[in-house]
Parts: sequence; C-alpha cells; structure tokens
Amino acid sequence: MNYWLVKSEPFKYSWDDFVKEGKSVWDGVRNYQARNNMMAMKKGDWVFFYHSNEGMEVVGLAEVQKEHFPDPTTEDPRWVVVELIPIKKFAKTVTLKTMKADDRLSGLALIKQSRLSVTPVAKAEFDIILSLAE
DNA sequence: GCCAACGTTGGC
DNA sequence: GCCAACGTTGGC
Repeated sequence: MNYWLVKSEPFKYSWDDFVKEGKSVWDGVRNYQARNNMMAMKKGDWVFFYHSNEGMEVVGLAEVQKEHFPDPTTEDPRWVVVELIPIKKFAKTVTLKTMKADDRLSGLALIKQSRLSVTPVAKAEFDIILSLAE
C-alpha cells in the first residue's frame, strides 16, 4: 500500500468537479517523473487531492480505481493515466502553509519539488496530514 | 504579475 | 554530450 498526492488547479478541475463525476481519469501528465509515479500506483492506494494556485491546500482523499493505462488524450505511447475515485472530502483542509510549518513534513515531495504534479507521500507523512485534516 | 525552479529543446 | 535558451509551473 502506497500513498500519493496529485495536484490540480481548481479552476480547471476541482475536487467538486471530481465528486460530481464520481471518478477521474488523470490525463494530461507530460512529465516523466510524474508519469513514473503514476505507473507505480496500485489499485487501492490512497491519493491526496491538492488544489494548486488557488487554495493551495489538500482538500480530500481519493483512491486508485484503475492502474495505469495509455493516456487516451494522446497518440504518444509514452504517457499514461490512472483512474481515481473520490473517497472523502476533509472536514478541515490542510494548507501548504500548515504543511510547510510542520517540521515532520519537511521532507514532503510536494514541498521539495513544488512543480511535480504527482508526488509520493510516505506513510508517516500521510498519517500526519490525515490527522491534520480531521 | 513576477520570478524561481526546473524540465525540454536544439545548436554546436 | 554539453549547455544556453526557452517554456511551464506554481508560490508569493
């Protein structure tokens, strides 16, 4: 069981859009590191859903429904997608500010590699963020 | 809106 | 294969 974090700009695709559709094919990733992370995702892994640019906070929890398959939005075979389903919206969102201020989260890939759209989250980090969200 | 970080491209 | 130029992302 692994843990991840995906980013989306809420004015393009928000948590509410995600819930409305009931699932999401995470397409459009054109970065090798992010792609590699998606390829490592297993069905049942948990995924934080983060709003970048506006909000800058973790808003909810999702789960990997389908492991990687070719990105239907491109002919290029290098790119893959995963399918995610929403699990729950957090009672309290966890802002980037909060995470940056927490020493226990100083190693978070989200903070260290702010431009990467799909990042791994360690079990310990996952538990801390989850506890901050409840 | 600015700019730092960083990935990608292309000339050599 | 190096590196400068350029484009994109995302925090502030």
